[in-house]
Amino acid sequence: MASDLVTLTFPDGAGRDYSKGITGSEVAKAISPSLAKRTVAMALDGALADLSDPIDRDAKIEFVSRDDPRALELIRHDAAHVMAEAVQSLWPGTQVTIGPVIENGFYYDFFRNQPFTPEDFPAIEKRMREIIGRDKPFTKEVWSREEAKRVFRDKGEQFKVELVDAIPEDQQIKIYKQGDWFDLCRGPHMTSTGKVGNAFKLMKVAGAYWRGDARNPMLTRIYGTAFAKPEQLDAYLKQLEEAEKRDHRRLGREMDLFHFQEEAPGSVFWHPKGWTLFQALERYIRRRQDTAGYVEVNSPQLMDAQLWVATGHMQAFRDMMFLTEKRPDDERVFAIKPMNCPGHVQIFKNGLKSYRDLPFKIAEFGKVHRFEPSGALHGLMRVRAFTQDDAHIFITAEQVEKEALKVNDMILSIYEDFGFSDVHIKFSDRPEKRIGDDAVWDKAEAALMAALKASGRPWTLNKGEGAFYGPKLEYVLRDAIGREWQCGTVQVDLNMPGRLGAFYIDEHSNKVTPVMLHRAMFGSLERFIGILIEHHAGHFPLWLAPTQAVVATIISDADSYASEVAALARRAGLRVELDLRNEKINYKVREHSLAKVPVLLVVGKKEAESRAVSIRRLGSQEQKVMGLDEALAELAAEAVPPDVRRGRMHIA
RNA sequence: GCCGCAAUAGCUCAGUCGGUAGAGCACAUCAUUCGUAAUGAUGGGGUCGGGGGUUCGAAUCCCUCUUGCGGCACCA
Repeated sequence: MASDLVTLTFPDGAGRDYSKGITGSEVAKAISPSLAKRTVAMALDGALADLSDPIDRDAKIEFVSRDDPRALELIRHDAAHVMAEAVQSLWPGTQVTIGPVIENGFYYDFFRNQPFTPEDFPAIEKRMREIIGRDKPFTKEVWSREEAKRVFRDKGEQFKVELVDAIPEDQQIKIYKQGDWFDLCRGPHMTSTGKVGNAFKLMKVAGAYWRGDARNPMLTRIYGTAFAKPEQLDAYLKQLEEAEKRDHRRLGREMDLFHFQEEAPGSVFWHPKGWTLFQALERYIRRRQDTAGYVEVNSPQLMDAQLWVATGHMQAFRDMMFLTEKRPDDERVFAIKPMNCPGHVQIFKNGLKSYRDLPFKIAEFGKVHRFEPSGALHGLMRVRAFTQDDAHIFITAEQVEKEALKVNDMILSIYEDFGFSDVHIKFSDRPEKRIGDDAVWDKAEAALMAALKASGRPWTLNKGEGAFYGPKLEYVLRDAIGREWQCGTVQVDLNMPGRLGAFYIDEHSNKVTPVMLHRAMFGSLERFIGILIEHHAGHFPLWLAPTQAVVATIISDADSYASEVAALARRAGLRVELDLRNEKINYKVREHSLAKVPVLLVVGKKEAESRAVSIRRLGSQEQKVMGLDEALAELAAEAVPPDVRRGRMHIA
């Protein structure tokens, strides 16, 4: 017999029966008017729902107040609706499309002949405040498809008509009203527009394609953010300012690491200090690879484009490849390498390989060029010329899992050395556009998955995002301010070696096509440096700092001693600069602090007489006077790269 | 590539109504030898991103190209 009661379980564990169909707000009111007053939504079995929803099943119920962290997405979503109403009331004829909540706020995409500009923000914000002030309740209606389409068509909302059509047949067409204004929406919403509050701000305008497809019309997107309290909004805006201060493009200039200029869009001019950093990374990887049994190679920058026809890259990426012009004395078109793989396959093919030669692991700091779309370029993070810490591992099918696991372990330990412990892995399987038989893909995916599972790390599936020649693992690290960066990758390739005619001789004297693993750890050195700059906000650990210490004098009488200190420090392996300028010590301290030099060795009359140095660390006002030998030994020890310190160099 | 915005001294920026370019920092010279985040004085420095147009006259208005910025799309 169907009961006409539902049992609701409250957070304290108590359960109570209510008549079926009772709404959340009725339940709240029955408990206490004050609870009902401060509640903006409910969560049924953990899922947020409108307070006005009738409850027709047993469930755990929680009442969500405006200050509840879960209410944040509601505040933002409601703010998006309020913004849409504001925009439509200010500019009638503007079509609304979608307006979801995103990580730090919300946006709404509009279609209008005249795009919006940030100058429109004050007017929109003012109108939003009026709508919020009216405090109209959000009410929900369920319409039939036909009615919804007719109403939106009559209003001239073509995009909404399309959205209605896109909703699966088994789902309701829900309309949320706030006063006279209404929108097609999945919900849920809070009880009224007033709950949005005043801690909101419009942030920027941008173009965005309808439904994220470049073939569709361009809409104008307005981004905004909202919080429960003004203090939280202020804190967020301050955090944005802080993030801007650690922008690698700005620090790169301030710290004199690199620059870009018009003649070479997307290509880095590395200055001495930036190149010092670059080389420190190169040396690090070289040490790690040497101990892991790789050998380093170098392949040509320019090769006959036919090579990439054979691999399939010309077909897939021709628009993004730099190609040479034909010459009267050589009809061939050459390509500047966009990747190192084909070159490495040539090295493998040169000379007959036996199964005894496997795994054959070759690495290269390969500088590749790709014609990235102009709009994609972004400082060091997305460039047209970059250096991969690339390697290819030629193995038998049986060795895939074991070698992929080794790469996995190396990548994770490298990130740890650079201070990134929060890493997650994505498994990307076969994409729609691909080469090779499904049977081959089955094998490749299974082997890689086995390695992934053996690593014991948490992972997520990135469906259909594999390379066109094989599945891959991607390593995503989280930096000091919580942003995620995809860096390393391992890819199983059962296609390219065969396409390029690579084989080895197995124990039965048969020719066998090897499996190839593609692998990069930093991914792009340029990009990794950008990430490091932002992660450390320019305050590099001693082993990475381009200038590790500056010896600065207080009076010219200390000049010769200071020169000796600098010379001894260099002999101890430290990257040191000498500042003998006739400037006050205050001035020197300020200047080198702004340049983010980690260690200042200050010498005056006293230090010169006692063969000591006064050490000042970046970010601290403290001064520590130490004997010269002791100080240099301490700094030299601190400057040892983490892998060397661990003694990995000595492990066979 | 698409939408929007921008480009003035090495850097950050001001420049009204179209009337011939300015500040701070940096740099150079001189003085200063001063013990932990800016010593003072003096001086040099700009075809106002490139090209074209309107105008008696363009940093300023229009067109176009380049580059950058914020997104979107893309990313072997």
